Amino acid sequence: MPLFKNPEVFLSIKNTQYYIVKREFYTKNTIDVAQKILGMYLIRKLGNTVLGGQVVETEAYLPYQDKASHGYRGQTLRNAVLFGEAGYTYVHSIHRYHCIDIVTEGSGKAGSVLIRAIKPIEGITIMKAFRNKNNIHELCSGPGKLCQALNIKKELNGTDVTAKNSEITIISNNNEINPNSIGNSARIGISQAKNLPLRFYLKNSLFVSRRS
DNA sequence: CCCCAGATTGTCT
DNA sequence: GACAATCTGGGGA
Repeated sequence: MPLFKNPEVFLSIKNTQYYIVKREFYTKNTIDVAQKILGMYLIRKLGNTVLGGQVVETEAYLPYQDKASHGYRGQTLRNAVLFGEAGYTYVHSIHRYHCIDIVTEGSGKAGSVLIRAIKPIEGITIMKAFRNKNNIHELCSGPGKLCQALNIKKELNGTDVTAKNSEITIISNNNEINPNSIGNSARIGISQAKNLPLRFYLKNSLFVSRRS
């Protein structure tokens, strides 16, 4: 049975076990957000259909001192949303793909959490079509892959994930992940600050971008 | 304008 | 594990 049969169920805050995560959650320490968002659900509304899955892998990009952060050299046209309020998407392109972050901390600090992988749950058939792949483990096991599976492009940069009518939201059922089941490593694919242990993932998940 | 690096992925060895 | 494909934003001239 689908977890999210009717979009309005989880988009209505008051009467469901799943609720849209509030802005307050994101307006905090980026490393905490990167860990606590694990186990929550990234939801993409596409007309009447719903795509989404459980967040199983993230990376923290820190304010001020993080040379790997896109905000490190200051605000530009591309990264402007990073310098705004928390709880908005930062969608950017890299090579042929896109990546999606959620802005954290306070305005002007440019903290964010990169969503690196989700476990596909809803709209799997459609995600397979967007990805042109049939193997469920190849759908969302990487930042570029999941954006392709969810049809997330730069037009969705700056989306408020805390607003119920947004095309991208994050919902939770309040089940906290046991800290013991969270793995930690250096971030992947960067050339600066490559030793900082700012990648977080669910140890037992088969849907992360890399299994070690 | 031109140049180039980059938070990637798919394919091949 | 290595590497090509591919493209956009930003910095320098």
